[in-house]
Amino acid sequence: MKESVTGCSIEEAMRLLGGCWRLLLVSYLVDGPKRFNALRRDVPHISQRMLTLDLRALEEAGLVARTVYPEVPVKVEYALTADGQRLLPVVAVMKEFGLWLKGRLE
Amino acid sequence: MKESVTGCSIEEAMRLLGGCWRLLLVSYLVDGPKRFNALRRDVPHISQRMLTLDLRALEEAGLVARTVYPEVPVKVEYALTADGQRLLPVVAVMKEFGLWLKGRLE
DNA sequence: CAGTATCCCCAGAGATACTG
DNA sequence: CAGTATCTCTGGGGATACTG
Repeated sequence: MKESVTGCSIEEAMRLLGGCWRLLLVSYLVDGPKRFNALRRDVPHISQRMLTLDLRALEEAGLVARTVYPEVPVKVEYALTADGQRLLPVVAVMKEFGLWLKGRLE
Repeated sequence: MKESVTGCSIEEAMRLLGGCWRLLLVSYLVDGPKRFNALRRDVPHISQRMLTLDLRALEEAGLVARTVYPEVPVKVEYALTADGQRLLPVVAVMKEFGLWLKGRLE
């Protein structure tokens, strides 16, 4: 899918959350701010490049805030914004569905 | 993302629902069975190929049932299975989020 | 009507190396 | 530590034409 033409709301949402990583990243931010490398550890199979790009996208959408602490070495924290909290139901529902999916395999 | 290694539930769910179209297709099936070309009309920008592939994937996952009526010309209906009903909360939540996303632009 | 079958292409993503 | 910068490649997906 290239770009929205219909303007359908699900389409919009899926465009932003499409790609497997973004919702996953958000799910790791629900318990509070995390640093870049902490997220890398949480999601070991994401490439550094994708982690950066996905975080930037979420930031641009106003769902995640990026805070730089000018220490040495630099410290950067990512946190859900108030708007980002709106993703919590999405994360919850998706996690529940995923659990069911997995449980069904046995 | 190629394949799941973590087995994280959100990852599983997003692998199945990833790609913008699948949840969208499901959302058009909530009101009852639909025929192939009806879905094409609902989602005008999906290619025929992708529509087929996505429906097959949902079918293989047991979320959508495909029924062929051997009339002439053939009639094929797609419907949510009992398992597929588990997607309803996902669809609902995603639609709500999408609506909020769109509303925020003004 | 409801699909296959092909061909083709490019953007999305991995790997690696470098830097403020 | 938290990123850029490149370079590369592949497979997801579009367009088109054909068929039971």
